Amino acid sequence: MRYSHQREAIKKVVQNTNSHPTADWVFNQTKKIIPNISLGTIYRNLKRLEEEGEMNTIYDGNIARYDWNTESHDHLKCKECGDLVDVHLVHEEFTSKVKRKFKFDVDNVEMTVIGTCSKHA
Amino acid sequence: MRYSHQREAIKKVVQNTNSHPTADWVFNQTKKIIPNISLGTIYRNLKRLEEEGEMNTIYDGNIARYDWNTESHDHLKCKECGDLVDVHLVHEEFTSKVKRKFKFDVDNVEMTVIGTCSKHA
DNA sequence: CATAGTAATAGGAATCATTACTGGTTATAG
DNA sequence: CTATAACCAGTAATGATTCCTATTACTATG
Repeated sequence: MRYSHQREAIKKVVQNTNSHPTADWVFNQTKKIIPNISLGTIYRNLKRLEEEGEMNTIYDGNIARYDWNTESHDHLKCKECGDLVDVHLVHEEFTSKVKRKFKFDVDNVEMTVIGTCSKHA
Repeated sequence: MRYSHQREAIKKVVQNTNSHPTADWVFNQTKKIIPNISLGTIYRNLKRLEEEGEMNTIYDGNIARYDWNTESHDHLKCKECGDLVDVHLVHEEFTSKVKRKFKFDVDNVEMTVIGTCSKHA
């Protein structure tokens, strides 16, 4: 893959936030660096960066969010504030259990726990 | 909520499949019963049926699927055939662990295990 | 350095899922 | 039976994402 100044900017934008930004948010932030960047470029490069293993896509309802944290992890989603927090819940043990029990070869586990965070209890 | 012949039909369609249909699939099936039903009616009633606790919405990538199985359960998704299979993996014990560890009040756990099913290994 | 070939981009149109609006229809309480 | 709020069909609008095309930038080589 050839270097591109746009892709570097997009990568930096995503990696410099702890939120899980949408394509639109990334677009607006990246525009501050490259004012005439286009939304198509954002989508194309986010997809490429995911393919390269530089980030993950997670789906929050029916919109895509991007996550620079590529280690296997899960999310807590507060229904009050909408916050999405990274946590580690699923373990190796669990994966092998699924494999045994259902004869299912596990690549990845997507887990989102929905509820109320301590700030909004 | 007032009775409606359309809503009854939609409910039956969803409850008579073990797949996890999209709104569009439900639309096409329901058209066989009520040929001039409109897509808006499908969406409106699927939402209402969910609010009534008659079914659940699950998100498969960025499209919604509807699931008549309202008991807490998880999904195995085969990346080869796209099949989504119901399984029970998350237990009470897990929920209370999350509550303790993160002070997070759990409503619901959405878990999808992505991999390869036994037919496509 | 000139140039040809390839890869990437901007900008906008197109698509897909979903929601909102409008004016007509229907279930049902009184 | 009638009034009326809830419902519907049809269609327009929206929001997220992808696709298309002309243009630009990088790279290797004669």
